[in-house]
Amino acid sequence: MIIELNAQQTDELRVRIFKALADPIRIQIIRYLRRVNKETTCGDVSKVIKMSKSAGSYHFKVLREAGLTITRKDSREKYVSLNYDTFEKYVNHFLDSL
Amino acid sequence: MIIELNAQQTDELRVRIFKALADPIRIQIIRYLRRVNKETTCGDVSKVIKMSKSAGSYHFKVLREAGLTITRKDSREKYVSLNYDTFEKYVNHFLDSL
DNA sequence: AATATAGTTCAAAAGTATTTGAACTATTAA
DNA sequence: TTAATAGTTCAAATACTTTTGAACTATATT
Repeated sequence: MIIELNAQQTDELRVRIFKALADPIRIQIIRYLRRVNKETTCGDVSKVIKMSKSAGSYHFKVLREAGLTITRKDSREKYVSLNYDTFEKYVNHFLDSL
Repeated sequence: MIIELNAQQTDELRVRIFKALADPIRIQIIRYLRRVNKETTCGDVSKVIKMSKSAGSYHFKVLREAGLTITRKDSREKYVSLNYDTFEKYVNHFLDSL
């Protein structure tokens, strides 16, 4: 089921996406996820990008809630990957879609 | 003279750009500048998008300092326009350029 | 010269985002 | 059943962003 957003909801989503991108740690996370180009656990990312467990959890939540990542839980671990559709629609085509 | 940015400076610029985009008023300003598609005074924009003089000044500064707009002063007025190069390089091609 | 207009700057206030460590849940391994 | 591991949640502390109004600079008009 696809939810159609009205103009204001779309702007709110744009703000949420750009806020998520506006942080150096989250840019590093995105860079890492893009380079490995496969599902990765939160723990794996935290090994490469130094941050506390709870800070990591917070940053992954910000990315997920902006729709920039997709998360799949498998037993104890959570696998994270980039949601390229969101980047394509809201980042790559930001100006065009305004 | 073109200043080459190192990797960290580039990430700092990315953060500055996304912070500038992560605000509903600045998204409205960008939308307006894109629609009129010509130089516009700060005052003209403030007539369309309701905000105080000083808030306007602040938002235009954030956009300018992120390199998203170009500003030209002509006597009392300041003409603002979008800097499409920055959008192209850092927003449209964000993921590719990481 | 006096007044109006366009925009900036400042400091205080209000609002948001981020980090921290400790306590927590859920699952796996010994 | 006890330990360890992966990740979340919470509240407090810290840091940052945005708004406000008043005072300011610079230019234009009367």
